[in-house]
Amino acid sequence: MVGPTLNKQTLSQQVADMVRSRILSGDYAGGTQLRQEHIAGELGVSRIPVREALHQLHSEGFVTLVSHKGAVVSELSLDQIVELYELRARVETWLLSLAIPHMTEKDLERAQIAAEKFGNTEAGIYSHQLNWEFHEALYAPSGRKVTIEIIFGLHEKIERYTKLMMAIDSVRQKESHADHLKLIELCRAKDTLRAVNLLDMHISEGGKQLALKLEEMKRAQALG
Amino acid sequence: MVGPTLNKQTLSQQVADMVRSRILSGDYAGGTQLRQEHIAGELGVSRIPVREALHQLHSEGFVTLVSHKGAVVSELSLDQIVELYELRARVETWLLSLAIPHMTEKDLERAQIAAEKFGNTEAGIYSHQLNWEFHEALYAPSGRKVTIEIIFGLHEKIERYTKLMMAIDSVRQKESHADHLKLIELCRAKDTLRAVNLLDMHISEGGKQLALKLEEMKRAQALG
DNA sequence: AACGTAAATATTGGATAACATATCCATATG
DNA sequence: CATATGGATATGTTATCCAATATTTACGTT
Repeated sequence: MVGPTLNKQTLSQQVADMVRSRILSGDYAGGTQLRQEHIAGELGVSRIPVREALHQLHSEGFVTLVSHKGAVVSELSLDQIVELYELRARVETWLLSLAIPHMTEKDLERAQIAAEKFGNTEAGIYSHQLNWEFHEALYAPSGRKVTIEIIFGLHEKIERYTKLMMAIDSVRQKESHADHLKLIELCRAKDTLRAVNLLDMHISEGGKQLALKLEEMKRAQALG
Repeated sequence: MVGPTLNKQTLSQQVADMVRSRILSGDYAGGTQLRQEHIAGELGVSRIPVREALHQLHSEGFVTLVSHKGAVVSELSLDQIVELYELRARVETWLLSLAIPHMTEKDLERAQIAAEKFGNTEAGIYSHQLNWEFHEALYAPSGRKVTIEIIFGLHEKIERYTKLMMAIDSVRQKESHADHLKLIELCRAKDTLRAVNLLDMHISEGGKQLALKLEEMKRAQALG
């Protein structure tokens, strides 16, 4: 037995969660071959739930499957990352503009709490969980649950790369926090125009910085 | 990550394709229980590729899995369908506005061919394939491959319901075709503003009509 | 006859063993 | 040097078995 079994999830689900979290944390880097038997042995399960988990992760976009070759951790190209950020900016600004008219003080408090927790984490330790909690709190009043779920998927896909950037550039984290606080104020003032503009900048700037950092790393790697 | 995988198809994938197409065609209606052994027997395969296929379809959102109860064909609520149409309108109009400046005559011809094939199908036989080919041709010059792939996913989720509507209301199909032809002309004229407006109407109207029809059917069913 | 409960049955989740098949890689052959 | 050939490795699939859980059936009580 591999630890506390405090859930009713199926093994497949648990294996999928484990592997996904390792991918998101960067523990399994892009390009890593995932061997069924290895994972199965490590977790003390048979190949079957592992296979089902890998299929799951495949359709979530985290691994690519090639028949008789197996699963490899997906890697997003710079272009794809930039594209995802652009899409995020488009859809999330829309969600925010829909949400602001319906925002209550309770919604804003929820966002405030998430923002504070996010800001209080140590430099260099970026919590995607808290960042998402903040953004989700802002969008939830729009009532667009399906759309928010899709956006969550985009956040997850980008997560590893953001984490990478934050580890290098701890200033971004503080800027991000400042943006969050400003956003809450603008939402409270029902200043949709400025709020949307700030959010657009917030996301776009994140994407731009990430692209720069990744290009830098790629060049450094090519030279080294 | 998102793109089509051109593997040699494994059995699991073939089973997934088969079940998915039956769901999309409405052959397996929402709420239908999918029995592993039944499908396996029907296709002459063992349960394992069927199970993997069902997991695959689960993460694509076409079935819901409950442990020890199995797979049930998912059903979208009216609200969810409306939301997906709104999201489509938002993102697709954006894609179109990005695409128009880069459109070549070749792109327009591709759209034209798809539109003609779409218009030439018999009334009542709505081809989602051709409809998608047309829309994809319009968006492709934007170069936003990931986004287009995501939009394709939305089209697929809605597909069964659209099909239902078209079977009832064959007029919609002709209106749709007329919109397509007009869209091509506006794109050729690089009239981004009018093209985007028309596309917005085109998608929104589709969503509105679908919502009406589905509500009608629900009421009829409640009375019957 | 209606109802609640317990046993029987069916179905899924998972493990294991076995075999088929595809890929990779090193080595021998021309 | 190019190639093909064979073994090692890993995946894809089947068959069979068992455990856990749902569903249904049967039964006894009221």
